[in-house]
Amino acid sequence: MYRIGELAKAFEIKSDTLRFYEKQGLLAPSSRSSSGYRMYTEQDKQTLSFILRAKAVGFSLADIKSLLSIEVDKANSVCADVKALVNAKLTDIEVKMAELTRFHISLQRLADACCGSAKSAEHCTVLEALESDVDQVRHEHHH
Amino acid sequence: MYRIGELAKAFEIKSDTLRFYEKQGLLAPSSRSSSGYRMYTEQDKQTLSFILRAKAVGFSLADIKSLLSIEVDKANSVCADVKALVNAKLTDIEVKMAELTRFHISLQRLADACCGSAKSAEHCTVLEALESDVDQVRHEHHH
DNA sequence: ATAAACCTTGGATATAGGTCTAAGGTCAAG
DNA sequence: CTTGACCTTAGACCTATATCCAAGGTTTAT
Repeated sequence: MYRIGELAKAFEIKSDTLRFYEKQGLLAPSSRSSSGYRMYTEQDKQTLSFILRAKAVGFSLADIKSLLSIEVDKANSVCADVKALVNAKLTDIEVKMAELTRFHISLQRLADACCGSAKSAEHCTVLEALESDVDQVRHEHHH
Repeated sequence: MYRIGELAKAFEIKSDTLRFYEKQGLLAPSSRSSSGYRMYTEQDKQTLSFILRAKAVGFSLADIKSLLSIEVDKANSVCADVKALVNAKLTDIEVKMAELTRFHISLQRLADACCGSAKSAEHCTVLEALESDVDQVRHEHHH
């Protein structure tokens, strides 16, 4: 069992953030101590880990809540519903990854065009990388 | 040359957003009409495309500004500086992609464990997927 | 030549996601 | 048995990223 400050420290967030997540319906401590302190279990800790990882990959707290609600409602959920929700999130992730890949290619092209030495950056600009990218997009559209 | 509303419509954003980006130092129109209208060039349009793509992959406006500043300062920049900045952003992207991949694997495991039929979701919960994930992480740490 | 649809500026409002403050209760160490 | 680190609540405040509004000037279509 962890007190709020311990759990916060373990994940390098503020206690306030945990209280905020609780108010948002994302993560409530499994119990309270006799003096009213929030007491978090190992499972709560895992849920928090999930929340933070999901946030890190760009999901909103609302998205995360909907994923976690599977857990809360599991007796009332049916597999098909769960699967549909999860598959939707998987598609979101795939879209994000495709965008990241495209952006990575653009920046990589910029880095490659760049001399890397102490000469002027006259010919290594974001705009030049973008221009080639636009060309590439046009090219793709042609077939 | 595009007027603000034309450019906004082309990217499905509001004119307000373009004025906002200008105030933030991200994108100023290349010129103004005699009556003071913002006039955007093809290059401005490309810069906007860059801004929106960068935003879509999770960069903040501040991050994007630092990338664009390469362009503005290019006469005063040296390739090495540009390359270092771009490489830092490339690393950011690689980290994001690794996180997305890991998250995708977790959710995929959940979807796979899920029957997909109209039975109770008793055994397809985010937490169960997480538990296996934690095990996997522990496993990785062991070698 | 006038309405619709633009544009201008400056400032108010909104939403997400926290972060901090005030006023006070609890707990472990010296 | 007090000091300092923790905890409680309610609510104010903050940053990022827009979006909207007011009051007025300009352009385009009819």
